[in-house]
Amino acid sequence: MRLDVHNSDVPRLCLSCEARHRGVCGVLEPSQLVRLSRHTVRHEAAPGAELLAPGEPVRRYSNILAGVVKLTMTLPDGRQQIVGLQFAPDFLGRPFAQTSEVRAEAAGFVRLCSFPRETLEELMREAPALHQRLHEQALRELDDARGWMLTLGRKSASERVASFLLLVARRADPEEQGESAFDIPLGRADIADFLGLTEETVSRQVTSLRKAGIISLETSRSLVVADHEALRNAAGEGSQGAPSSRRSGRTQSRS
Amino acid sequence: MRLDVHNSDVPRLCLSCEARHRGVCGVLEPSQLVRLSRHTVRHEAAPGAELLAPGEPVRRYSNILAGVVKLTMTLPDGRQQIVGLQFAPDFLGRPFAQTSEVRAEAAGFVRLCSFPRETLEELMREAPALHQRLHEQALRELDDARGWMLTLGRKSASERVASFLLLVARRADPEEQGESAFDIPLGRADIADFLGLTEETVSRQVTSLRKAGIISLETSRSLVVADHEALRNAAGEGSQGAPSSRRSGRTQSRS
DNA sequence: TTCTGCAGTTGACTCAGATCAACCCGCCGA
DNA sequence: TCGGCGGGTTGATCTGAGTCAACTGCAGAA
Repeated sequence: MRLDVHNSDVPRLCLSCEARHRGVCGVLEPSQLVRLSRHTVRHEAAPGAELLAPGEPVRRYSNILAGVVKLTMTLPDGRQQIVGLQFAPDFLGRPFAQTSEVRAEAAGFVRLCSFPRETLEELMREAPALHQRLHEQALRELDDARGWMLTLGRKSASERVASFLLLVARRADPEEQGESAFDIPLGRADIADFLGLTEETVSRQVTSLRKAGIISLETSRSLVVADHEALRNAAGEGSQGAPSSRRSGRTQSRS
Repeated sequence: MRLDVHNSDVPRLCLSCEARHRGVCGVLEPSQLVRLSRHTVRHEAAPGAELLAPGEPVRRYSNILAGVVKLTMTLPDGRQQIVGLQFAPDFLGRPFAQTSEVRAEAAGFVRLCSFPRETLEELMREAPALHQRLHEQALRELDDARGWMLTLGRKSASERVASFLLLVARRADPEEQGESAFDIPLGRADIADFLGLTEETVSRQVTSLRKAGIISLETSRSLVVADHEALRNAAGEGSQGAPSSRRSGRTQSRS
């Protein structure tokens, strides 16, 4: 997989990492930026590298510059669930906590810009805009997590897979108009860990979406959405009542 | 269900709502408290009352003084999932968003203290301590939501039910030592909506935990944990490897 | 070029949990 | 006192997705 830094021609917002949007640097005053930059380290991580260990003290926060990071939780007996995905300009870390409850792992190659815990907390105290930006990201992640709770608790296997593909497509093309090929940032096993399914089931559902003409695949990692409307319906988010059979979650009318 | 305000003999922190701990009032200066109180309204909600509608503009924020609030999400075809539960001194609302993605509904009788959006946002700008408290609650809710993603994605029905009962027991008795009866704040149907199961399955699993001697029930709403250790194991959080059969989430070793 | 290994796919079979249906029981109102 | 109702339990049956296993195809090493 190739590393690609998005919009590298954008004005540099952070002296050492060029982070923008949701990254922490974009909202700082020039003088604060300089201070932050002094403690900043850029580095890369290979696929599978552990960026944050569960239970370990959190020493550094990071901006993700390129690549995708998986957040996972694991049961004592080894069953694993991906509880979040973080993309390009996201902030990585857990403010106000001594340790992280989740494990963060690079999916594919990842480029990071990281700085010591103390520096960021100091800046957070001084710069309300930074504090607010991090608060907003936390709330956005909370909304996402709750959306996935709905998916995990109530959707069928094919709806889950469609929902995931929709996530990938929307991230690359929020308008949902384009027909270009999107790169799927996870392998089948990781998709399964994200959706609470098995690798085999994911594979079967992808195949059936392909046979239904809703998507097509150039390679197993590259997705082309042929029919956005149909994909949205397949994800259980369509406007018309879905044909799902499962009862789950009372459909009955309410007082 | 009886309304009980916890610790009503605690020093009043908010002139009109006595909120404490995680509530918004506890961290304000006296002068700010007075200002907030001027716009504050106390009210009660009956079981099933809608406190926050999905898609509707958010006009008021609230402190929960007593009772339990369900946060739910619903698919277009009616399948429903509870994506969060909020208890006594929690804050209810979604800062920085025009509309809420979730529906908030009273489970049982709820007592609230609420104030206009503008007032709170104004105070948040002035009082970093308040801002930080809300940020911390958001992060705590995020951790909770991710924990439930693991439960929904990877645990079996009996583990889910045990996990839920553990949640109830821990909330009333964080030490996990007592043997008193805990009030289960939800009916079977709501528990099912929380755990991504059906009412019947919840009922069966409760019965089987009872037959195994791990819990006992005085009424269907009152729980006595007979063996905390066993309950933790049944929830899949035990120290020894659980006897679960389901493969899901690669148990295989990793590089 | 062949060998090896990994990622993904496909098939046959099984089983946990959904579905459908009957039933129990405490409560409230007539 | 009765009847209806809502919440909860139990039983019989069905099915979607997990399990186990074989197989494909590609990519890198020998």
